[in-house]
Amino acid sequence: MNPTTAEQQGSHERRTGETNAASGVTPTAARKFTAKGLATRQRIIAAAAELVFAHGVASTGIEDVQRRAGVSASQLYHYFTDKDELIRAVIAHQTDGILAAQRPVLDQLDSFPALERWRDLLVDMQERRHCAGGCPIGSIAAELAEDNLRARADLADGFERWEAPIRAGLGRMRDRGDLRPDTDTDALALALLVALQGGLLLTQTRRNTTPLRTGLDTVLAHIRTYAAG
Amino acid sequence: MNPTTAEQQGSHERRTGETNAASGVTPTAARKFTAKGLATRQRIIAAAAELVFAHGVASTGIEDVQRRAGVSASQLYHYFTDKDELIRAVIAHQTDGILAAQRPVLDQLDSFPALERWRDLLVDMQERRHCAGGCPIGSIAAELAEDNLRARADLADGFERWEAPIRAGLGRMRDRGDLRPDTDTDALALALLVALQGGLLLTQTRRNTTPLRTGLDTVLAHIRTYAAG
DNA sequence: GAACGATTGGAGTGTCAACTCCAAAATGGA
DNA sequence: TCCATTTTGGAGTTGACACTCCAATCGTTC
Repeated sequence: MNPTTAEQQGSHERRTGETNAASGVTPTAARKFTAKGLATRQRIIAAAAELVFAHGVASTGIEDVQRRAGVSASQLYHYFTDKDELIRAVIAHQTDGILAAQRPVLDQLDSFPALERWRDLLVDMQERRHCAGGCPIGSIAAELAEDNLRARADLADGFERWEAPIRAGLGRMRDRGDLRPDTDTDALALALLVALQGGLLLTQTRRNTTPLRTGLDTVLAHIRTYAAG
Repeated sequence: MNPTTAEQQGSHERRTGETNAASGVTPTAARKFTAKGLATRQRIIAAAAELVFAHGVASTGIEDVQRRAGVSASQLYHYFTDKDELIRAVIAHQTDGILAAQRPVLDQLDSFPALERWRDLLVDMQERRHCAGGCPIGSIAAELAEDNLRARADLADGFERWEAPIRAGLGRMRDRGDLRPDTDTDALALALLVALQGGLLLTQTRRNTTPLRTGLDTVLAHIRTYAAG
């Protein structure tokens, strides 16, 4: 997992020399994979993502991923140099999934009703899965942020991709005059993401959506105090 | 780690039969340990706590703990039946540590200046450790909540022990008349803990205290809108 | 001071998981 | 059809790590 740094210590992963993946996770400009190959690659990522979501990174074995994806070891290592690269692909995949699951609401967060719909969507999602699982990237962040520099950067990017549309929506509300001109919409957007992450963690631990709902509602209520007029 | 359930699957831990630890983590009513023994036990817990804080549960090996605590394998297994029990002791230890580090402020959260002092304390703590480490129990929660029933219960308790004094402080503010009588102080207390957890996670990932500060400030600002008269 | 239990030392043991390797099959372009 | 390249199969290697075991001390009590 940590090719360059000597950060992780009690881990199982073997230390291969520097991964070539300075290029990034997605095979930039197609790295000689056929359509079939890319499909297999996607299947591996999806399987890994499910397992990581359910059990965390450390508890997800390569063999588990193989079984779930229906591929052999050589296939997996044909598409990913090591577990670390696979996990980074999972992070990107999960970020895409989060944004996709919240679209189109997420891109229209520029009214109070929309913000409430979004809150309901998030709470309902957790309700449906009985509070299991936490945040698909938040959980990974808590596990890897400290010991895996690359993963942390990817995760920070993921959070940013999540925060951006929230920020944009609140910004539009202010520009349009729904919020007072002096409203710090960037701070409010960040506060929403913070409440979301903390809410998901506590909701997962307590198996109860109250923390998520209360956290989001509190910030939403605060945003309403900036309503113009 | 998971003696009873078959939850964790890709793990390394061996499956011994049911742990006897229905008794709980702390040796209830002294389980025939001398003072010296208890000291050794504490040394093990402290060492494990540091390693878990720095690298997470899965990446913390029993041998690492041995080295750091300066004990042999037989000693460690003399005081803990397995890694799971050790980790549960770590959770309790970290919860105690959190409360101790925030006392006495935490027990006097019944005025706006006190709330601000608390916010500063939390932000300064993260600043001092350069945003490394996240929350001592929050990180563990994200890692174990899904796969370890016992740990999740302990962690929920830990969060509750944290939330209680916040709740109490805000309640006193309302009773005293600092906050309007209809203020839902329980919800606000929960929102503070949520903001704290989310803030710590994002602060850890971004290596920047802005999320923590912004999250807490937003909830504090909202609490101020309930100020009476 | 002897006996008993608590504490400690440290060399094992068995299992598991990340990763490797070689060669076979499929694929696709000419 | 032929050749190069990609894709796949699966057995094997290496090391790590949770946990065990037996015996040696230390400490306390009577």
